[in-house]
Amino acid sequence: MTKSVDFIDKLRKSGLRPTRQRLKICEVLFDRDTTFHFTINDLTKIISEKLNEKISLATVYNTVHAFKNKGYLKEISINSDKSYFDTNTSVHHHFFDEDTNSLIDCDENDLDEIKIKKNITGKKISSVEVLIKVASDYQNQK
Amino acid sequence: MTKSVDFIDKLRKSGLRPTRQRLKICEVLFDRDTTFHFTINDLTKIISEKLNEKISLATVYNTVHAFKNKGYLKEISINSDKSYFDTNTSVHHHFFDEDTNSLIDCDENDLDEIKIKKNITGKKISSVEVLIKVASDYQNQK
DNA sequence: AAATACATTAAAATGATTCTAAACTATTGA
DNA sequence: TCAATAGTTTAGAATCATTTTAATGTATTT
Repeated sequence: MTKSVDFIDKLRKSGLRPTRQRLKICEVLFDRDTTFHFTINDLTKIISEKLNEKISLATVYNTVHAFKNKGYLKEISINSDKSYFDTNTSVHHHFFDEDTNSLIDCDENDLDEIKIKKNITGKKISSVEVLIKVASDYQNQK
Repeated sequence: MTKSVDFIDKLRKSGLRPTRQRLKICEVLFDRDTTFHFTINDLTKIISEKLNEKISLATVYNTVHAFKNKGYLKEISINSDKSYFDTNTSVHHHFFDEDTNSLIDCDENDLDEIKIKKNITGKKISSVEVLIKVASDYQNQK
C-alpha cells in the first residue's frame, strides 16, 4: 500500500502539481501489486463507479498523457479504436486476447530476447514491442 | 503489371463481385512491385488525386476490410488515430518511423525469428507482430 | 495574502470509422 | 435476353475516442 505522501512526492519530483485528481488517479494506477492494463474508459469507470469520484474526462486524458510523458505509463501498440496503457514501464511484451480484448504481460521466459540486427540508417530505436494475438482454439470464424 | 482480368479472377475466387470500384482499388494496392503501406486516407487521396476517380469513402472502408478479411491485406498494430494496412501479408515485422509516421518492412535479416516459448492456456496464437519504433538521432525531445 | 502559473472543467470541436436506407449493378436462372 | 435477386455503392447521418477552448479554480511563489 503506497502512501499518499509518496504520490505527492512522485508528482512533485516530475514537476506535476499534486492535485486531488492526480492523486486519485495515482491511487487507481499505482497502488497495486501487479501490472495494470487499461483504456481511458476502464480508468474512468473505476474512478466513477468504484471510487465514486467525479473527475472530468479531459482531466483523465490529460493526466494519463502527463504520466505517460513522465515515463510512469507505457502506451501499447494495438490496432484498436481505443488506446491501451500499461503501468509496467519496463521492457516487456504482450499477449492480446482477442476474445476479451485484454492484454497480458509476457513473462521474460515466454520469449527470447529480441535482437535487432539492422536498423534504419540515421535513426535510433526508441522502442521494440512484440504483440502476440491469441484467441480461443475453436472460434476461428473471424 | 497485373492485368485487370487477373483482378476480376481474384475477386470472383473470393466471392467478391468485381465492381468498378474494387478493380480500381486493386490496381492501386496490388499493381506494384513492392510492398505498400497505407492508411485509408492515403488510399482515398491516391484514388481522387492521382486517378481522378470518385469512390465513396464508405466503399473504400468496405473494400479495405473485405480485402483484409480475405487475407489480401494485413492490418498493422500501431497506437495511432488511424489504421495502417500492408499489402505484404506474409509473416514479417516493421519499423515505424516516428518522424514521418511511416512504416518500413523488416527484412528477414533484420531480426531473428521470434520464438514463443509459452502461450496462454487454451488459446491459439493468431499472429505475432514486432514493431520497432525509430526516430532521428538528434530530436529526442518528445 | 496577492500575484502567478498551472490545472480542472463542461462543452464544443475534431477526425476516424461505422451505419443507414435508398439507388444501383452484377449474377442467376427462366 | 430479361426479370428477379442478392450483393454493392452512395451520401449523409451517427458514433465514439480524443482534443480543444476558454472560463473558473487551485497550488505555488513572492
